[in-house]
Amino acid sequence: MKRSTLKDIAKLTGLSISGVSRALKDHPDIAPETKEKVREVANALNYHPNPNAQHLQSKQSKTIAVILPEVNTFFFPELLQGISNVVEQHGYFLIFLQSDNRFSREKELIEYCIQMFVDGVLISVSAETTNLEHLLKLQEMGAAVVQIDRVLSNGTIPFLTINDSAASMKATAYLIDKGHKKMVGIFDDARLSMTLLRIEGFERALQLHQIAIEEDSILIVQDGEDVEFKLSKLLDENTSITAVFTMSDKLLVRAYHAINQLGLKIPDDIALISISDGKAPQYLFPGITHVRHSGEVVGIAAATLLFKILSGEKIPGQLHEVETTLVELDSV
Amino acid sequence: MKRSTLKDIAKLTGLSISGVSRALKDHPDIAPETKEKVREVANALNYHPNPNAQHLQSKQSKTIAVILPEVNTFFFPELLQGISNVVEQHGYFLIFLQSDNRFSREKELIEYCIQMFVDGVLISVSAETTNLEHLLKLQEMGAAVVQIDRVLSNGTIPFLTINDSAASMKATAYLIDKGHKKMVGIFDDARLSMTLLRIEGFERALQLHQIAIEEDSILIVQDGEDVEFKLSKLLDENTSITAVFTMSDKLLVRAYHAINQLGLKIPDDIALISISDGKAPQYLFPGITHVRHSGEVVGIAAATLLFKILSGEKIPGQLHEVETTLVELDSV
DNA sequence: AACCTTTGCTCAAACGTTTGATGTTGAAAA
DNA sequence: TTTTCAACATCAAACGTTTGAGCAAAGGTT
Repeated sequence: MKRSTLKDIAKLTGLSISGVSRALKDHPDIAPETKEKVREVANALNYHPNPNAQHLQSKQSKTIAVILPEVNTFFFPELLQGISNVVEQHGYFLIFLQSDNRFSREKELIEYCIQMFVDGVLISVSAETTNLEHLLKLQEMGAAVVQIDRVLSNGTIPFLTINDSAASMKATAYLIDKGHKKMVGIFDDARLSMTLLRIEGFERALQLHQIAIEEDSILIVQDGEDVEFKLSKLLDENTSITAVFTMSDKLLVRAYHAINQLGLKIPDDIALISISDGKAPQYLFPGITHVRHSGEVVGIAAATLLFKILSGEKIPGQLHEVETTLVELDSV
Repeated sequence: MKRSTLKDIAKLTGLSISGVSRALKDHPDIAPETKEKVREVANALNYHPNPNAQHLQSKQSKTIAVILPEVNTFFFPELLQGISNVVEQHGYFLIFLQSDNRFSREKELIEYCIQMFVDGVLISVSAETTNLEHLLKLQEMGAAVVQIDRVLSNGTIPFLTINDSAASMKATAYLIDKGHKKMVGIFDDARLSMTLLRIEGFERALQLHQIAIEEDSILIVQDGEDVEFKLSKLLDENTSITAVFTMSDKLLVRAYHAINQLGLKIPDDIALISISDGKAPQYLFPGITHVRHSGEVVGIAAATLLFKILSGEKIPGQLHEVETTLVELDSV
């Protein structure tokens, strides 16, 4: 089946191409009956306007790109879902790109976006990214840019995350509140500002409640394997520890494993709490109490912010925060 | 920064627009030094061809769409990852759409794809979808279409899944092999052919080993909550059951919960096995033995199949299968 | 010297749409 | 009867690129 164009409709209706165009756009210059006829023919021909031609005219692509380090993680699928909804709601297209956590790839993708004339980009930077020049270039080319979740600040690109430090504090304070005196916090890749903020929140909660921060209060791990090894060792040696805090889902499941492996019971022998998107905590048994960091909410907020920028609103290149909530399940 | 066009380069170099176009495309008609100069100027102006203009010419969009019921599930993120890689490798764009498991939305999205001139569509149909006319229309418009994971057959649209019945059999046979005589299989939404096939595999394994299929051998549930309720009841009443098989990750985590809730120990009191993408089994403790259904592998295979179609290869509208492997962890 | 080839480029049309300017009616107002 | 003005429609240019056809000049062959 060949695709029909305005020309085809024009031929069949005896109108001119521009007449048809206006009729389909409900332009007041066109007589109602004419419009009706045009619409009928258009329908019969299964007409769809060619978006390339339209965008060529209007100089925009009606496209938003999302760049994530990987989708195969706890938080990102939800994030993508939230973004996708808002974007479709605005009648835009979503193109989805993965940087595989590599800076070089991230730069390529940005070039790609520039070529594609994307109107906006939502990006969670790779772990390797340390400067934002590529994003600035994108901005200069007229695209709206918003950073999400993992962010770097340079004062000109708005970014949106949860209040990491507050989330961390909330979780830690809850443990203390429940009577725990000696606990360990497990943290991820220290290259990310997210990690530093979450460590800060953890420490601040301890200080606030006059609990000494010892050498083994904070465990920084490189990859998942590390958690099991280091935590097992720590819990074995230091039996006074009664609670574990993990900064992410990835670490949570590892800690869960380690604890079970040692034959410890949650929450009787040891309490476990995490910052989480809320999925893993439900899967595990017992349900893990967590500070909920909803990917969907962040996605919606980020996309909404982006469309504000697109509509011409001036948005400062600063932090825009999303709320977190404590979800009490059965692990503390 | 304004975006530069061929015209701008033409003005600066004194060449004609077509000359510039050919120079940038390394056309033999253009003198080497001229090409060099054009490239320099293009670089200086930060020139990128306008893809809308290009696609308007070439009548294609270099775009593949993926339509999934939801991404927020175990299998789909991995699937998306696999697809995304192949698509980018071919220099195509990926647009990502969600049907929210609604047939009406799915039809809208297909219309959308038609409008967008997408070259190909990878789709996992919604639970509500019972006919494929919308996909046929898409095919007629010249797009390549491949179904993934959840599929419906009509003989003209190729589809790609694991061999569901074989996977189910593999898991069940493993249980039997390990000495289990009385087991229950838990299955999902019976509207999907996937479910029927997996039930069939389960039953076939039992028959093959002369194990009677009783009324309570098969548990069909509507949603997650159901699993916990029904399974608890069943295990409570029927203590001769020594193993549970679940057809998906979603059911697996529910069953895991129910079993733990009852105070039963895996694998000592009861064995648990599942068809799974391999993530949840690692999170849980002990690790759950499963038949691995890799989203990434399926994604790669599906996208590869799609590009074969795009390159003109004739692909029958039938099943194309992907291998599954049994991963032995500690739950049986 | 007349002819052919090659080299290196330009012209112009085409892709499908949008839109400001312009043209043609017919009917109402002067 | 002439003017005026809606109402409805057409014309033509423009968006940025690609591409077949055409053309001038330089060099090579008889």
